[in-house]
Amino acid sequence: MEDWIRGGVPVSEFSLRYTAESAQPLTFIADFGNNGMSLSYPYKGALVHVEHMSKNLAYRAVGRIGEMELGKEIRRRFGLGDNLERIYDDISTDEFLKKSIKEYRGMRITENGLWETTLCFIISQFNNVKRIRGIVRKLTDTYGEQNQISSGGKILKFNSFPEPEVLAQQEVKDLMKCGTGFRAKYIKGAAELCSGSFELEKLRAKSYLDAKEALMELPGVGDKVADCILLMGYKKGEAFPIDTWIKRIVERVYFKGRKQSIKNIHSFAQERWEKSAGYAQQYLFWRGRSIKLN
DNA sequence: ACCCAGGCGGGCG
DNA sequence: CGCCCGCATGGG
Repeated sequence: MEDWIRGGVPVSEFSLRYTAESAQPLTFIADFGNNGMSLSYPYKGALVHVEHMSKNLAYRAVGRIGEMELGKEIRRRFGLGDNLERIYDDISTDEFLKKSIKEYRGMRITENGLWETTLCFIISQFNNVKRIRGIVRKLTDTYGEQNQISSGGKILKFNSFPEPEVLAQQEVKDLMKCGTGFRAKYIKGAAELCSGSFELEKLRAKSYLDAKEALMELPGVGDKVADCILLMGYKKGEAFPIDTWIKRIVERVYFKGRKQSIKNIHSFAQERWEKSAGYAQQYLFWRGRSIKLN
């Protein structure tokens, strides 16, 4: 019989809805509640639930987690330590971004587990959000550690995120049964490395560029996926993931529609937004998608 | 029936 | 380097 651990943090400049809906690893993992104002997700051996009520983010958890750790997890996961005022100042470089900030105010970049982030973004390539979520869920249901916790007279069941050690042992054809498609071999390869010689944790100490170079040694991790992992796993602010949308948006908004190389766009972003480039990317992306630039 | 989805790896000139 | 192609899968 276990009780929920409960807590709350005062929040300002925070929108759980925009943060959770912005296709970050959290989004792929979580179950959503009422209208994006609450969600639950597995964190290691615990089940975490959060609910956003105006100026307060209420949270609770059951399972293998302590009160201190839970508080830290919430602050880190939802980017509550980010100074949004300063970041908005950094990225208010033009009307396009100013309007995006106005529209998506409170959207924060989450900080997720390193393996979790790596796996989610390997799956994300040449894929859509709905399917990514489905695949992550199937992998979790099939290969994640099963937890059963009795609380308040009923039994709560949930699976932890699948560990690389477990995924590394599966046959590619079995991984494909979860809908992973051609990415199955990448998943197995990355899982083998990350459960062995390749230490994701050790990259935290490296610079953005050095860590990026290392991550791209993993199968299925190229320039874009590496930047996603660096931004939403390692929380390297200068990471600027360039997908087809961002490429198009940057070309239209800042280069009069002229085609630019990926390399060019990276140096443009670095020069213009520096350590806030990742935030600029998120706000460019969501406004760019919503207004469908001609 | 077709078309596409927040790319990557491999092969080519 | 830069370019081009194939790639599993399922929803619109």
